[in-house]
Amino acid sequence: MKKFDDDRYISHLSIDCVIFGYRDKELKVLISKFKFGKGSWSLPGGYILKTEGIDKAASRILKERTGLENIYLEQFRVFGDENRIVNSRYKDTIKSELTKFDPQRFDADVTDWLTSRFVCIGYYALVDISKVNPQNGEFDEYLEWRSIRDLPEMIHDHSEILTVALDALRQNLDQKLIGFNLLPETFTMREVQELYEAVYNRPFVITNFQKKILDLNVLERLEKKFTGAANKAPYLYRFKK
Amino acid sequence: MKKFDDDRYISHLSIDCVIFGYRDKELKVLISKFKFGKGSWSLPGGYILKTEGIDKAASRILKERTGLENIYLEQFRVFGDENRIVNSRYKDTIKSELTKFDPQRFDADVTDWLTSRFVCIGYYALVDISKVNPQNGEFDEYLEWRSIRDLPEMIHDHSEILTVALDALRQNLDQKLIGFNLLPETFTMREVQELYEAVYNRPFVITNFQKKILDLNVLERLEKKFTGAANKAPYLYRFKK
DNA sequence: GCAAAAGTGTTTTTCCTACACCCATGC
DNA sequence: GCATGGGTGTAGGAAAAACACTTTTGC
Repeated sequence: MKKFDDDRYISHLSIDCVIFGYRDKELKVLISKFKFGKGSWSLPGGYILKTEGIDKAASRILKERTGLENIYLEQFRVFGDENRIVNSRYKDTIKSELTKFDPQRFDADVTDWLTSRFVCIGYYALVDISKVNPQNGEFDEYLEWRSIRDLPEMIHDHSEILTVALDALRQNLDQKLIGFNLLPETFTMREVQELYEAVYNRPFVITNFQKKILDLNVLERLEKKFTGAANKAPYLYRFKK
Repeated sequence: MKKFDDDRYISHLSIDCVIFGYRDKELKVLISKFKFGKGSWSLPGGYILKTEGIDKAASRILKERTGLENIYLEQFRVFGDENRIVNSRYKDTIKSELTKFDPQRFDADVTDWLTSRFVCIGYYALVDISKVNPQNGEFDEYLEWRSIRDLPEMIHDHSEILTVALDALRQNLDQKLIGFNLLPETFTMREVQELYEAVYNRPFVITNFQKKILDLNVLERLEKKFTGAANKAPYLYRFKK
C-alpha cells in the first residue's frame, strides 16, 4: 500500500463525528473499535483536505462510514487543548502499532503527523439508523452502535467529546426540531415520545406530550397503523418538509 | 524588523474575536481599522501557537488588544468554508500592501502564508468596557468601539462572523447569566435592564424585568445609590460569585 | 364483554404580563 | 407639596401539567 498522503490535508486539524441513531428505545452512537492503541474505542473522524470546506469534510467522513448523503450535521464545539493528543496515554502505542501494521504506508513522518498535536472540530450527526450500513475506515477494526447508557472507555478525549455532543443534542432537539432525523419516514406519536424519553432519560406524560408535539404544527397525520395488537391503532405521522 | 515567524503557528487555523462591550445604552464591538486592504475594518484576531491550547490563544489575543486577563470568553462557531479567504476581494490588495509596508518582515512566503486558506475559530468576549485600554495589534491602524447598530463594511466574512456572534450572545445571555460581565462591579437594576434592551433591541416592562432578574437569585443588594436626582435612590447590586 | 393502548376533554396549577399603587428623593 | 423615577402588590390570562374519560382494536 502506498504511503499515507498527509500532504493533502490541513495539518493539526481534524474532525470527529458523533453519529447518533435510535433503535430499541435507546439513543445510540456509532463508534469504532480502533485497530491500534490496544483496541480501544474511538469516534469516527478524519482530516480536512486543503481545498475542502469543513462542512464538506464532515459530510465526506460521514458518507465513508455510513454510506449516506445529506445527513443532518451540526458543528458543536472545537477541542483544542494543547495536550489532548500529545499527553494521551494512547499516543505511543498507536504510533508503534501503526508502523508495525504497514511500514510502507506509515513511516516515521506519517506517524509523527498522525500523532502530533491536533485541534479537533466536533460535529454530531443524526441518522435514520435503519438506513445506515456501517463501513470500516482505514483505522477501524469494526464499527458498532452502542447505547449512550453503555459506553466503553474511549481513546484520547473522545469520551468528553461525546458528552459535550449529547449536551448539545439535548439543547437543540426541541428548539430546532431535529429529532425527526433520528426516526424513519413515518412513525407513531408514541415512537416520538420514546425517542424523547431516550434522549432526555426521563418520562413524559403521554397526553401532554402529544399535544405539545402536534401544536408545533410540523407533522402531518397519515393513515392508521394496524399492528394486530388488541388495542386502538395509532396514527402514523410524517414530518412536513 | 525581522521576518514574521509563521513557523511558530499552526498553519491554516486562526482565531477571530468579537469583543462586546456596553456603554451609553448601546452594545458595542471592538473592531480594528485594518492597516491593509484599503483600510477596511476587521475583527481582532490571531494565530495559535503550536504548543498552545485554543482557549489560551484566544485569551492571549484578547490580552494583547484589551490589556485584560480573565475575560469571559465563549467559543461560538468555526468558519471553514474553503473560499472564505481565497476568494475574498481583499486578498490581493492585502498581499501587495503587506510587502510594500515591510518587505523584510513580509516576504513572499509570509504573505502567501497569511493570505492562504484559513479555518477560523470564532470566540466572543464580554468585557467591562471601562476597564479596556485598546492596544493596536500588528495589523491594526487603530481600534474602535462601534455600536452594533452602526457597523462598517468588514473584510472577508467578518460581518457574518459578527452576526453569528451576536446571535450566540442573545441565545446565551439569559441562559448562562453572562450579561453581568458587560457591567461594572456594581450596577442598578435599571442598568441591567438597559443592557438587556440594547442586546435584544426591544423594550422590557420595568416591573416584570426586575422581578425576573431578582428571582434568578444571583444578585446581592447593596446600599442605595444617591445620584442627586429628585427621585427615589435605586439600590446597587452586585453579581454573587 | 374485556383488556390494552390511543386519543380527547377538563381541571388545576404555574408562570408571565399588565397595571395600579405606594415610596423615597430633591427642590 | 410636588414632580420624578424606584419598587411592591395584585389581578387577569396564557401556557403547561395533571387527571378523568371516551374510543378503537383483537380476542
